[in-house]
Amino acid sequence: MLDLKFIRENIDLVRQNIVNKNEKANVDNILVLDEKRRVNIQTAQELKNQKNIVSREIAELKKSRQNADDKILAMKEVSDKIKLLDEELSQIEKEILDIQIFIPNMLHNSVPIGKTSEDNLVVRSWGEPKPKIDIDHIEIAKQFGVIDFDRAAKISGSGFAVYTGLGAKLERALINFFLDFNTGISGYKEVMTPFMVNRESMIGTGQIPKLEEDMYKIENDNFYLIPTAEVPITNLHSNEILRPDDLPVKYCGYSPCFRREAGSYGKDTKGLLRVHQFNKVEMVKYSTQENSYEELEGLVCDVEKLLQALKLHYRVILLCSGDTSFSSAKTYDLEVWSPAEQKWLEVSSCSNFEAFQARRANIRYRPTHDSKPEFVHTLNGSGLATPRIMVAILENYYKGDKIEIPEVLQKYTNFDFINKI
RNA sequence: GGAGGAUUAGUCUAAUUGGUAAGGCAGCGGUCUUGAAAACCGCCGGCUGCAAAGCCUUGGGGGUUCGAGUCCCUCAUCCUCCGCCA
Repeated sequence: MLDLKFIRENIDLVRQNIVNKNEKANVDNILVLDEKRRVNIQTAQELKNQKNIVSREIAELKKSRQNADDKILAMKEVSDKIKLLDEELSQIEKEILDIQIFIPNMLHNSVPIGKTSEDNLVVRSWGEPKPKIDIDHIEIAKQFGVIDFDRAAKISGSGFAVYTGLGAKLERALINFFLDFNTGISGYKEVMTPFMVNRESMIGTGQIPKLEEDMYKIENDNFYLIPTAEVPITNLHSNEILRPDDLPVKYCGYSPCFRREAGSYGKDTKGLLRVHQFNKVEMVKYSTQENSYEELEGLVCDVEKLLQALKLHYRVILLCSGDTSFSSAKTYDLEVWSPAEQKWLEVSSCSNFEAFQARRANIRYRPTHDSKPEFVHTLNGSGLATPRIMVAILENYYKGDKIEIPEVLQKYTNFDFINKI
């Protein structure tokens, strides 16, 4: 969410930013409502001041057992007026919020302006592409008995996977490797959170209201299944004021991720490429305002270390304005090469949300002991999501009659190759 | 699911049984000191504002009242007990 004062003073920039992001928010009424709001607050405050003064007088009169009937009568009227104004105000503020909550975050000025993924910038790449193979991960998975898509469809539906045998062990090894690496060398604190959250949390990180259609909801109890651990981890410190010495706070946590993928039917539907439930280790940072872009670069490096350890050919992409998500100010995507599909697969998305989420979730810090609280900057990145990494491993480590296990994973799997069944 | 109790600022703890949140600790700044401690002075919930000042704040939301930390309703969380279940 953007600061109302910022919107007021930079309405043209806000409008241009909406266009740049390919969004469709309507901000026309917000300035009128804001003006009404400020007039209302001023009037109400004057009346409240009067009420407070006279109420003290009434208290004095009552203590000395004098009559205060006329003052009480007058205050009854003032109270009614205040009540009316307050009701108006909450209505106005609700209308403002309804607009404000659909306004996307401002882009950082280093983000290239562009419409589609065609306009994204390749920042760097690492490793070399493996030669093309004529078998895709679905067929490999079948031949080696590591994933059972048919039975997953039977018990749940399309867009799910059952990992079986050594495949399940490999999946578990990936999760453990990511967690150990991030909490070790990279210095993140591990958390394991609930996988269902309340509506406030979903609003806090910006999934709701804009992406509401893509979320799974538990109707009976008003919970949402998390689409990423970003939601519970970023909201961990909602309504708190953090100590500046503690920043940057760095968390990482595993969770399954649940996504309806409404509106993406027919796109990347093959096998593991787009599923309704997948495993991911997420990294979240809370930073001071000054350091957040430095922290973003560091976050990308932390993710790159994982891919390098797995010896997977990857590239780092800076998303253009039109491809940058609603809540983000700047996003880098990391993509691994698929020798079967002959294309890049997104495995991580690292974003700086600046104060956008912090303002929604009310997460602040006091820069110095005598200063007012400021909103922290929040960042997050996948480190990493497993399905496409699994695809990349099956394809890149495919040796015809066996699949090798990347060296760093072997101490987790306790086997160093998988044979055909 | 049922019964009872609790929730006050970072933390602890008060507030005439309805009269407008008092203090302790921790923390920060200062005086003093070679340095530190102690002692003393000041700051120490939030919002608007350059400031003066004003407004808001007792877990959240409503209600009664001229006036609510205090009375009523409701929700959340925690504790104790009962029931049910992994």
